[in-house]
Amino acid sequence: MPNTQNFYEKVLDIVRQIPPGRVTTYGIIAGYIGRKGSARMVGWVLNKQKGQSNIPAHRVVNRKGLLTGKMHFEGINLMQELLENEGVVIVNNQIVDLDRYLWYPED
DNA sequence: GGAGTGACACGGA
DNA sequence: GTCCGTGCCACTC
Repeated sequence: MPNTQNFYEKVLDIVRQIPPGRVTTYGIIAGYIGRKGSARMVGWVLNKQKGQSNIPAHRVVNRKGLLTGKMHFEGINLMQELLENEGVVIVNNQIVDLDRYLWYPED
């Protein structure tokens, strides 16, 4: 019954596996776990883990490639800086050519 | 125990 | 292509 724990660890595990220069979306992660309609849970997990574990949450964005979580980081530009440092082009808090950087857990 | 909240996604206009 | 409303699950008060 502790599927929640599994879901919880699963999200962290996937986010942790995201290679540099690549990004993924909440929906992809949620769908890979089995909570396709519950993309919000992915963000919720990160919200709880942010600051507790070394999770590259900056590599997780919404379906539009918008850095929705940047407001939860220390600096308003920290998230963008990290992604740009990895080679990801960002304009107006949004990733350009998201499909080009998009990464899937199966990889 | 019930209601509100949240780092989103999808369908329709 | 973007914007609005609805649904989703788990946590907190």
